[in-house]
Amino acid sequence: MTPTVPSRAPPHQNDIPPIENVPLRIQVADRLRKAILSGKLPLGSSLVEATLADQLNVSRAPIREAIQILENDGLVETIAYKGKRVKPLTIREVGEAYSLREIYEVMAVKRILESRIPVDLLHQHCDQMTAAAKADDFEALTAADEAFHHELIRLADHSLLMASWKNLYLRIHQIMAIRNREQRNLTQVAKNHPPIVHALEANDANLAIELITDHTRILAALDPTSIVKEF
Amino acid sequence: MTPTVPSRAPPHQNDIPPIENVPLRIQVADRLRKAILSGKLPLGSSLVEATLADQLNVSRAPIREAIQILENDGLVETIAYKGKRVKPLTIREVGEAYSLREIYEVMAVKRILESRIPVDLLHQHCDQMTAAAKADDFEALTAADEAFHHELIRLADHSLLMASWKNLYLRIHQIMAIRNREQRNLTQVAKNHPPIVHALEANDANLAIELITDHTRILAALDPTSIVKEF
DNA sequence: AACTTATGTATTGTCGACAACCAACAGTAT
DNA sequence: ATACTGTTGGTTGTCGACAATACATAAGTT
Repeated sequence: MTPTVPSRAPPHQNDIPPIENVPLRIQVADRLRKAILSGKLPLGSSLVEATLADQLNVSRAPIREAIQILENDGLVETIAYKGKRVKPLTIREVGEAYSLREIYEVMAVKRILESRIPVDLLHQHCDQMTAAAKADDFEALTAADEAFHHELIRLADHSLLMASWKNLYLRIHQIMAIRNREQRNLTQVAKNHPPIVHALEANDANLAIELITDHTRILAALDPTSIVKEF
Repeated sequence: MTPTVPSRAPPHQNDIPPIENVPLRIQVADRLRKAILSGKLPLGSSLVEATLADQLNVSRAPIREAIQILENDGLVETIAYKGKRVKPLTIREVGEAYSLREIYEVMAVKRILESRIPVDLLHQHCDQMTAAAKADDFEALTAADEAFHHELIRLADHSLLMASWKNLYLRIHQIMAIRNREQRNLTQVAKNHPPIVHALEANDANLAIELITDHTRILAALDPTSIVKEF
């Protein structure tokens, strides 16, 4: 009876340990980030520590740390002794964000082609996009789009690239949330992705890079003026 | 009238109104960053808030915030309720850092060529490198090298790229400080740069990109094992 | 009226103390 | 000996109060 059960006795076997103890600053940061990305906190809104602390029923310390996290995300800026606010976007920054995204994704494509890793996982996201486009579901399409590109970067197997891309994508996300939705042709967006997957599978480097570049540039070319306001 | 002047004298008058108005967290962060980059705080060193607060004669709050800044710089990592330490480097991360640097610098070169902006400013850094190499001054060469690449990125006129490059270069700097100095041929490093400037001035895109790529890859190819230790 | 000087107000910056938490150790019963 | 169970030491997490700062505004002066 093999009493010698491997008995992998890790330091502690909590059968019911999944209750994670998330620090307040993380919870607050997540909440604020969501509020900013959803537009609930518009660009330029001022964030007052005391007010937020009162609203969220915590002290100012975790609020401060949460805001610092968002500052590192590039979503908030602080002016010493004056105030903190949701960082406004300039037209220039929008363009810059997309041009950086382009080189990240091109790098990912190159690495994927070199490593010859299979890219099957991308198909399902394409399918989801197609379905979302058919249903005219903007939210679902956006989510599937992000999942596709996230998976693309993940396949590149490069942790620093992933970290940089994630950080950048926060702004892209913000930009897309603000843009007038009518500007995007949902069907077109969905149709853009499968050729990329096919080029990867065919190991056609030139085509894959060209497609991913075009894809990014099309998004960048959308009218950015709707994003910028006066501050 | 109202001789009832509140009398409330100003809370306090500093007869020595110093000009420095820098928040403590910034001073602390700068100091710690310097200590880490110089190797005074080796990889894996644990950072205890209370200890640092005691040593630097400030409370834990600014220490915490400073450490958070360094965490965003990627120099420190926190393990909840356990401790904070200088983030160790893996061989893999070293390679990743250089490969990212490559695409940043290639992007900068491309933008400079497209904008046809003059690159005269790069010459002086080349001269400084040559002089430093001749004098066998490692510190000066490193500084001039950083100044050269910083200027290159600046000429690309892309604020997000600059921010990303700066953040990445912190790690590069760390890596270079740790590497055995004998591994670098000072004269060779100095000689690598002028051709890049010439290619830019000649508007030779292919050559410029090839040179900057090679330059980065040579650095990346140095033996990384000297960096990694056990943790 | 124009200019300078106080002073009030809103906000961030810093502090010291206490609570929560984890890891390792010691002690006890089996 | 082995497994379980306090307990303790060290570290981060959170809190409420006070100090410092900048800006706007009112008061006073010429």
